[in-house]
Amino acid sequence: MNLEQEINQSVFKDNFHKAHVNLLFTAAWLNHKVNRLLKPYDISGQQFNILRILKGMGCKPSSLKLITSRMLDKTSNTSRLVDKLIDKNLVNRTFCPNDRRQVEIRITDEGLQLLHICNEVIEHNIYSTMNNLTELQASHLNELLEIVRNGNHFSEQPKD
Amino acid sequence: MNLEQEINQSVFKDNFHKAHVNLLFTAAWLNHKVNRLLKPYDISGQQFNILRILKGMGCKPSSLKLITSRMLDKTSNTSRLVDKLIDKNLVNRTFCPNDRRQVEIRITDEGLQLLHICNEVIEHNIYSTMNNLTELQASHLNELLEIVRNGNHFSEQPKD
DNA sequence: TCTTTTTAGTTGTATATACAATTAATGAGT
DNA sequence: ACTCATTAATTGTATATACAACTAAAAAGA
Repeated sequence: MNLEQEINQSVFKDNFHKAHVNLLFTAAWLNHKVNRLLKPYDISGQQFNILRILKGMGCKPSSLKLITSRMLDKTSNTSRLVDKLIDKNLVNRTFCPNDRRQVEIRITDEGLQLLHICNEVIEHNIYSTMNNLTELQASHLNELLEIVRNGNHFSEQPKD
Repeated sequence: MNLEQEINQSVFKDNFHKAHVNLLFTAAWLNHKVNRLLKPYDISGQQFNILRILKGMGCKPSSLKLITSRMLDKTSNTSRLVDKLIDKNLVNRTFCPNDRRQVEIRITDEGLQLLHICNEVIEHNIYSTMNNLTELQASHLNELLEIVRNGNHFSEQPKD
């Protein structure tokens, strides 16, 4: 189905308007897909994202600040998301000896195990979706998205 | 700032992985921007979207079903979003005489007024963001997004 | 007509999110 | 050392969202 059918709208004002709507719609569609795939494993997309970030740190612990800086939605409620993961025994939290304001968050073996399973599911499904694009198209898409956020001029500062 | 800096990640596995993250990040960035612009007018992006849909109907009333079908996030809680708009006197709801299951929702004058103001703000800010793209780039972006959702073959059925 | 199925909308519940206020520890300036 | 500003994390609150259960009306089928 094309965008017009998906949201039951016959026509857009122009390609810029359509691109805006298309971008939001496609992202929502992907997000929904990820969340649905993760549902059976009882974690949300955001929680999955945190597990991936923690794994990316290897054996080094992460502070909440670090995790937040790497997340797509910087929501200031990383704290509570981590609480959920602790409840499920997927990560653990200790206090940092050097800076007692900070916490040290680490993924547990159980967390690694679950992450491994979820990664397979996600990669299989989402990557095959992104693979509708050719390599060239994917890289072109990346360029266009960065232009949206930063403008077309490399020298220009980001608008936000 | 480029994507790598934004989410503090040095490298992606490949362009497909990056395109996925980039898509979600850019959409979240746009959404956040819209919500922040609408904040002073005390409506959310979703509520704004509903007002636009209602205006698009002209003087014809809309059912909840119709509104939902036109929304980007088909969340099944259109009912409660409309409740909020009614509280703020931006829309009104009557029962449909022909089909007593349905409701008829119409935008009020007050709603039209607010929508007009918000539209100016959004168009000025968001359109100028999308205008970082050239017309050709915008249409190319639209093509690529549709390929992500539907695959590259016109004859193929959508994968979801 | 009577039963069954479908449709439109609402409500319940758990979770997620935005944003601001708060707490506690650290760092800087004097 | 003492005050003030900054930083890291947590908590409160209102709103938003996902998903399922529920109610009531209409449509379909016998």
